[in-house]
Amino acid sequence: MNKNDKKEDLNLPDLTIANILQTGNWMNETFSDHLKQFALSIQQYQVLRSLKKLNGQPADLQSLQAEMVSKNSNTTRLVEKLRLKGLITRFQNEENRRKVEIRITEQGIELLAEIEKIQDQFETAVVGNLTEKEILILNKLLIKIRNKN
Amino acid sequence: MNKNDKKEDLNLPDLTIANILQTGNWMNETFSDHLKQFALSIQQYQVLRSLKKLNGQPADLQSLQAEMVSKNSNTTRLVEKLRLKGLITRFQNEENRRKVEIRITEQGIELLAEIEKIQDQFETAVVGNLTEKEILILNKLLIKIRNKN
DNA sequence: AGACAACAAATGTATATACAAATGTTTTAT
DNA sequence: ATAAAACATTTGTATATACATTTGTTGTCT
Repeated sequence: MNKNDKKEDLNLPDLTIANILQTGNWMNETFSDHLKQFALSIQQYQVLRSLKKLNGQPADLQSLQAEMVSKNSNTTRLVEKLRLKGLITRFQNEENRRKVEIRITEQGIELLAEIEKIQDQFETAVVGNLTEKEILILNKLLIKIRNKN
Repeated sequence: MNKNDKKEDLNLPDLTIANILQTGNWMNETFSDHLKQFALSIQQYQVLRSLKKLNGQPADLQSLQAEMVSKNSNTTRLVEKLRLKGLITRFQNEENRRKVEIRITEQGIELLAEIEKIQDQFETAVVGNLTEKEILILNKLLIKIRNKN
């Protein structure tokens, strides 16, 4: 017998919320585990990728924060940790000294490249049991939920 | 111009993982905010619901942990917080004194009832922009991802 | 019975996160 | 020019979480 057969679990929106929470959390754990071999957290990885996309242009803390999965974290301390690892640089912006200029280093770019090498096999392991069509639908629905709210 | 037009974002599995992460996280924040008026965290809410479903039967820490969204949290301390709020009771199991018997109190049941009263409107606000059919598909796909892995 | 493994929960500790308040800087208004 | 407001980041603090270790209890083997 499946536990979903119980009456109170048949409320569809309720189930959906729980389902998104569970799958989201499961994905978090799975992806964190995957990044652990590189000693990176998800947030740190996200910051590195954002910086790489800028192609040498600097980012400030606000723009980084906006791109992270969880927007409430303490970006100052996170960036400082990346700096200590030598993956980014951090200077005060001389035009507006309230701001800070953050750039990825060569070492950071190399780390990302190394991660990308085994990223494909991780990704297909995670969503490889869905067809291309299912993946498209899933993405559409997930975006639809967030955007309308 | 949409940022997804960039070439590196068109990797479909990659997008899906990011999408699940983001939507899961967004749901977490949204639901946490919703529960904040009742001074409950998601995990605490989940524990209360699990206990209520047992209809007076006790749960031990292990079974509670298995039902929580994040399975790695420290259930001992979480349960103690619920106990201090008077929402649950906690006794040593006399048959097996390694185990602990956790039950929801009347006060806990009342709090859940109060939450349920406004739960429907929250849920339709969150997933109300999806059709019934879309909700079914979404649930199926989310489950499929987790189960295969 | 006594020693040892297995079990369930609790504790210690280091790290992460949320939230509020403080700091340093620039802009605006008078 | 000065004071006040707005801005960007930093710091403080309380709480949460992950992970490893410890404690107390039960089961097993000799």
